Amino acid sequence: MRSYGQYCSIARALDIVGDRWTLLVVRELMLQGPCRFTDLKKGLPGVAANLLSARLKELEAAGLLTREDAPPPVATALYALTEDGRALEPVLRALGLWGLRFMTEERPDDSFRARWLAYAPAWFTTDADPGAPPAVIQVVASGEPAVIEVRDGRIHSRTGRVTDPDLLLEGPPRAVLGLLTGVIDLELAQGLGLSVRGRRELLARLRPVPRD
Amino acid sequence: MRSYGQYCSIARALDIVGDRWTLLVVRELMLQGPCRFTDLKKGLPGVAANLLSARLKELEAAGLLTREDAPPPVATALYALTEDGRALEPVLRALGLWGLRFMTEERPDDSFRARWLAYAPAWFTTDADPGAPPAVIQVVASGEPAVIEVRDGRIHSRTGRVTDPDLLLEGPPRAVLGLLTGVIDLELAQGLGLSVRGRRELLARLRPVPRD
DNA sequence: CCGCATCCAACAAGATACTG
DNA sequence: CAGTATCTTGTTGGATGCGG
Repeated sequence: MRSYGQYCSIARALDIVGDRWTLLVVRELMLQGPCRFTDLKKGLPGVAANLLSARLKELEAAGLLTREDAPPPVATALYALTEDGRALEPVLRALGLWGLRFMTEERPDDSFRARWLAYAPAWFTTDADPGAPPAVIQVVASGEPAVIEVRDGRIHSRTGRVTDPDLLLEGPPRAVLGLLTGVIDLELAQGLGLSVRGRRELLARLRPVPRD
Repeated sequence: MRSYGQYCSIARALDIVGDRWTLLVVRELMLQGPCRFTDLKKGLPGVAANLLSARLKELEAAGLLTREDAPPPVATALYALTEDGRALEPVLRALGLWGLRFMTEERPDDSFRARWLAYAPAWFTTDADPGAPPAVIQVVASGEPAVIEVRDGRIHSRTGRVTDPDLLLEGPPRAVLGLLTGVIDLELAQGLGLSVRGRRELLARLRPVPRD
């Protein structure tokens, strides 16, 4: 990208991560951890291979990620964020929190990955009842499964399944995400196609962070 | 900008503010308050008039700013952020804090405005001695003046001059900014061309916020 | 398959000139 | 002053190819 040529830390940050796709590449590496070219491509539907390749080179040159040949079991290059790259987490958090306000708008053609939903409760909610015992919520949105754990007064999340969750939420991403982030209530979520099984009072423990 | 087409709040945020120049337009409106087309253009050296015009239209359509015909004394259109637009402040803060790490690199051709320096201590430092009496620092970087006030345990800033400051810092932007944000020490800043007059012990009150 | 490199049509950005 | 019109250039997305 062409530099803005301004002595301003916002402009200099954008000189590096302001290009199209760049912050989404960082998002994928932040959410997935070190991964291969193909994993990144799967997590970035719509990106052209040459462009992803270019972005990875730029990010490596800027010192935000490293490219390393993984040991035999993988036998291919792995991309991983450096400390400077991981330091972008507050940027992604701030952007993601601000962007929540647009998640109620329906856009049927949007692609979806469970990872994109899983980070939301972890980043944008806190445990309203830290003293209560741990609990596990299984989420399935658009067929993709994720697990939300409420434990030690914190919210953790990951993709995948768990046996015997305390609560099971299944439905379209809009309903699941809206409910988990407190944007819509249970009744409305069910109206959007959400099915609920288990201890629904657990939902009250997910307290949205203040939006400022 | 073409949408990323992903149901992810980060991607949706970038659908709206991910275009080139867009976040810098928001920065100017955030730092300057409501202003005219020309004021924006002056605060965005390098932007083409047609592009600025396009961005303003897009931001208005997205509900991030309003365009209003100002009353007689100004007699021209004023652009102002809406609440959704102002809600981007945490994004700009996070980006600006992350970008500080690149501000030590010298790029002689970068343009500079006092406003771009003034927000840094206000956003990225706190008053290490909240009980101490108020103090005023006059800063002049690259000929552009700004005022930093340390008061009520907080750091405020604005462009302009004040009579009889407690401390006067004058020098190239890199020296002034580095010193104010705690990236470099006084000795190094003086090596970079900073001149200091007054109560230099005031500098100890500017405590950098943790970088995570 | 993985990790790109190459090619091309469509689009966005930058510079400059111009108008109400 | 506050933009618009036009032109040129650069970037992107998408398809395809290709060695390891």
